[in-house]
Amino acid sequence: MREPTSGESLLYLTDEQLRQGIEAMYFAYRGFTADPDRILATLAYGRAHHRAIHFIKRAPGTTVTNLLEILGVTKQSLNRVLRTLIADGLVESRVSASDRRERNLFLTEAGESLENRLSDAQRTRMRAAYREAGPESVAGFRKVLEAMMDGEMKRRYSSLREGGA
Amino acid sequence: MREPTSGESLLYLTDEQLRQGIEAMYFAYRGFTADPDRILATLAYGRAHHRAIHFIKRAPGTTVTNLLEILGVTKQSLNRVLRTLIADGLVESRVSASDRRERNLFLTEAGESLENRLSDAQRTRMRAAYREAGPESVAGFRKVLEAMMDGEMKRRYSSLREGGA
DNA sequence: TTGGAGTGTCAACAAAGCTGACGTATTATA
DNA sequence: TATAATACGTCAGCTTTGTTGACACTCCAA
Repeated sequence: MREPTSGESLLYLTDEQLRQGIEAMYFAYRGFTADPDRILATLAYGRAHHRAIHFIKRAPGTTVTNLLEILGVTKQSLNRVLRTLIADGLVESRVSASDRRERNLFLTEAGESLENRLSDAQRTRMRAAYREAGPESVAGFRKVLEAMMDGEMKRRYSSLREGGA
Repeated sequence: MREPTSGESLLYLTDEQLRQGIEAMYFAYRGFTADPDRILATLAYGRAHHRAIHFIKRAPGTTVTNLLEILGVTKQSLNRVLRTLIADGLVESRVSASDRRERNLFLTEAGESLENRLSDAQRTRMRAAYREAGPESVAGFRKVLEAMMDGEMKRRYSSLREGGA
């Protein structure tokens, strides 16, 4: 039915195989968020709070604008989340020393503690998945994920790893 | 710094590596949904419509209850989406012959056509990612994704492949 | 004929995204 | 120094997609 042409001969990709990849991505992402979601639900927080906490942990002292760019949401949307996190004492917003218009964001001790609970849950699942899939699968997993990102996302993803290391 | 113990010697999994996997999953999922989202936005539809269309395509004649289970949302939530799709002539709801309480859902020609546009976009990205990552990465990608699913999700995922083949 | 399953609908609400507009510091620039 | 631009916060209002709860209808089976 399909004859591999010379250019694509390395990979037979039927529509059905691609469709399975799409569905795997969908169901896996639900698993990926399930554990933190359960924790967040008990605290009246949502995924938006988790994302903010995650990236503040990742890049302590980040500015609001920077976080906005990473998350790709509007200022108003992020602000609503940030406001509750600051009010609840999980995030601290300090006026920047170099430019007093900017705010540097940090996790408080309570914020670190929640971040730990959330990322522990997520890491545990990720670790289990890696174990189950085997070491030779992990590199492939990461490669495909990186290739699936938009150019802009890939830039943000990479910049976190350079700046955050 | 780390000494592999006998039990985990196959895989060195630092928290940092796991964290990178988590972020890769987050950014990749955004890429994964970006193309259909753009198409849907021009039609005043959202991801919920896409998911319904996708799984009706996948299992034509599926009942509402079955779809509910796959998607994991409430009846009311799905019904709202289904109602607009039926009103817009993309989905057809036929009373089941065997049990007249049930409705069997099908895509109309227009529905098939939109499904094609959406899954074409998604498959194109998936295919490109597979190519870029290389054939040896694809199997690993799929293995990790499957291992990341919840038990229930994995069941649904598998049942689609048995029933849908 | 009666109970329960499958389905659909109404109402009300919440989370989290969006746009637009405006205010206020603060910094940069002409 | 006056003006423009930047960073941030907030108000108001809208959308999508999820949630509960209540209720009605059809139809199958006991």
